[in-house]
Amino acid sequence: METDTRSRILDAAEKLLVQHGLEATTLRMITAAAEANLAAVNYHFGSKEALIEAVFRRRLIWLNEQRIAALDAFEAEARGAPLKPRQIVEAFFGVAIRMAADRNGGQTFMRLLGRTYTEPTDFVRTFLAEEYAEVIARFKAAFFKALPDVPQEEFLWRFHFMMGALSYAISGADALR
Amino acid sequence: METDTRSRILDAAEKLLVQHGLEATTLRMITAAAEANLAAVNYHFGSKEALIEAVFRRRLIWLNEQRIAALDAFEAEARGAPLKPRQIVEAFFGVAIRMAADRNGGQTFMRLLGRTYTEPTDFVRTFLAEEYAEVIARFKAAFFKALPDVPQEEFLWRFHFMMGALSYAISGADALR
DNA sequence: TCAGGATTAAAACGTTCGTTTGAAACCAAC
DNA sequence: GTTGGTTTCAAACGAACGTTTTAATCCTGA
Repeated sequence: METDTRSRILDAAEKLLVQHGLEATTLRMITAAAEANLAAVNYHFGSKEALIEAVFRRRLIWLNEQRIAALDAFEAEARGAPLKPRQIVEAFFGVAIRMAADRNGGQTFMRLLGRTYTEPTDFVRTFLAEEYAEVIARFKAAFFKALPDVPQEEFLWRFHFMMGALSYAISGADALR
Repeated sequence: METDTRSRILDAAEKLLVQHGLEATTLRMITAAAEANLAAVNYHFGSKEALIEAVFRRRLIWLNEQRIAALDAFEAEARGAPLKPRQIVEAFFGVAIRMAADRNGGQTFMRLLGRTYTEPTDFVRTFLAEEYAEVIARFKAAFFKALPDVPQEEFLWRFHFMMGALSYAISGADALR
């Protein structure tokens, strides 16, 4: 590896977190895998929690920007008319699925994201809620515009089921091997 | 609580494990919730791992017996003819869904089971594999008989997706609240 | 009644965790 | 070539973990 310590730690943490979970992954495992000193985590990130946040933030921000960009593109094309539900689903999940196919870290990250969805540490839960807030608001509005007869609660459920299916499609792919 | 210490520990562990996960749940949390002494876990179960196994075993054995019984009933009714896929699915998931509706611990356990499916500790993974072996063999055979044209690998995938959907339907129910 | 196994209780054990410390090593700028 | 800020390193910190130990307490059967 020619990359700097900070990036090596992020990459190693990403891999180990999806393998062992948030609590079971120790800083000693991470720094050993990253060929860095134990103290490097606290030097570069401040704490273990801050490191985990950085691991998520690094790719999640980009992912959600892409989702909103995809939605923007569809809405610009529609010129104020409601989108087809199929387009909204594509904007949200298409980007994620394409990221999950990326063998260069994106795949690992999507598995981590899927896993975390069922395994919510307190601070990660609140952190993800913040990070998703804008995306959920945008897609909820788009859905409500496209399907005005579907109650909000029903929408949440459908959304949740799709997230679950996506999670399992991705993170379960290697659970089968 | 009038129940004995052993049962109180099992109940408390079940609740806390689904809340915090396998690694993050400490014996001190469990014994405090069960109003028992810390040493009681090692006295009654031997170790933390053995306690977790006991939590799973208590309900999982019954669950899988019910599934096989349901399959037996359908097969007896069919008199050697292949079952309808719908019946096989009903035998496997119907029992689980009914257990998930049971407000008396079954619901908690099914959430724990769903969560563990994505969060496999080494020893739980091997333990669940043993416990599921017979059930999977029976249902695989029934499916192959009912749908002889579907390849085995394809069957595993379909099974996996259904498990994922079930998991999320159950363990995600309170993630929405 | 009381002896003896079953259970509970308090305290300590060794280990491992995340974090902190202080000195060494590095490295660009003057 | 020396300075000063950045990064690495080895070592140690206190806290919390699962587990063990030893004594106290409970409870049943003779």
